[in-house]
Amino acid sequence: MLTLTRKTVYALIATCHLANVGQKVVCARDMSKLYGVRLPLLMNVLKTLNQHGILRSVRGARGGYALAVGPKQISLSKLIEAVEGPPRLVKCALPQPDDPPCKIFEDCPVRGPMVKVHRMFGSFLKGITVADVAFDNRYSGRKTADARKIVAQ
Amino acid sequence: MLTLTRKTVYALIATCHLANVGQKVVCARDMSKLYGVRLPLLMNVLKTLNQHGILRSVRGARGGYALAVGPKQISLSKLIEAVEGPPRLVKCALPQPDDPPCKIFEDCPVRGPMVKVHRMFGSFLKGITVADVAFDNRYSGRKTADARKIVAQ
DNA sequence: GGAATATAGTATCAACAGGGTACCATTTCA
DNA sequence: TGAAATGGTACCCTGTTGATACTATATTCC
Repeated sequence: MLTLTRKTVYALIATCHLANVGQKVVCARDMSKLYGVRLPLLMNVLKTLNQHGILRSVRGARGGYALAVGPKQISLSKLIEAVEGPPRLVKCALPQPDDPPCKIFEDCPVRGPMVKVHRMFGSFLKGITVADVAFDNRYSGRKTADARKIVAQ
Repeated sequence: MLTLTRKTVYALIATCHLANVGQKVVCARDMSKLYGVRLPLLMNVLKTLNQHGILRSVRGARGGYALAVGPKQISLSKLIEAVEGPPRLVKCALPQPDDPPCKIFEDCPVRGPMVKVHRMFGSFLKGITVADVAFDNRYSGRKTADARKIVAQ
């Protein structure tokens, strides 16, 4: 559908929250309650982000997650790659071992130009960072404001 | 998966072919043979493009399809919209009557900025035309947008 | 040390979009 | 009238995504 999956949206919500709280460690349960997203699914996403080095985890009681790198270093492209696999506007632009071969690969009349479009799309996604989404000052949501208060106190 | 469907690729192949043959009417069977794509699926795509006014059809023997408008007037966005439905980077950017309501719509901390990203993505898709892909020379030098401007605009 | 908390890893199931096929009606040319 | 070609629709199969469940492991606090 050419749409970001819900997992990617959850990944954005989590990383943006963690960007707002600085280096504080936040557990999955708190973020789940704060934003009304289901805990098990959020946990799956957080695990994945940890595996990809986007978050760092602290195990045990009082544990949780924090950003592993600065929010400006986390592009939308990286987030998508961690959760959904690398973005590919056309599959033939980045063939992967387990997807069935394209039958018209060599003779495809649009592959060349579409690979260029794919690269432009990739640059587009690389140019958007968690910092851009998290610190958009035009956003008027209450939850983020609450989160900032929590940090401030 | 954030990937164009095969139907959209077929739509691109067909429209690019028709762009190259001018106003000549070409039947589905010929394009199917020429590019090695399955006839029934290609026919479904051509029917859809005709319904959306992108192609014009000529029925009966010796019939077929031709572009309804110039290739510069057919953007990638229009093609996708015809075949897959309107591109929506996030569903909440363009809610449709038959998709289930987002439970965190009002409180979503990333909806605002992501809708802006969605709009920029839309502009990106509107900026690429069948002429660009068919004649592969017009867009390759374009600069990629700096995404920070998207959220900051 | 033990209970409580929280992540790590994996496996499984259900829902949905996309891929693909089939059928019949309609139109036009020869 | 027959062949060629599109018009429209309905259907099923498969792969991706969404969602849940379970056990193991690590850490804090009493």
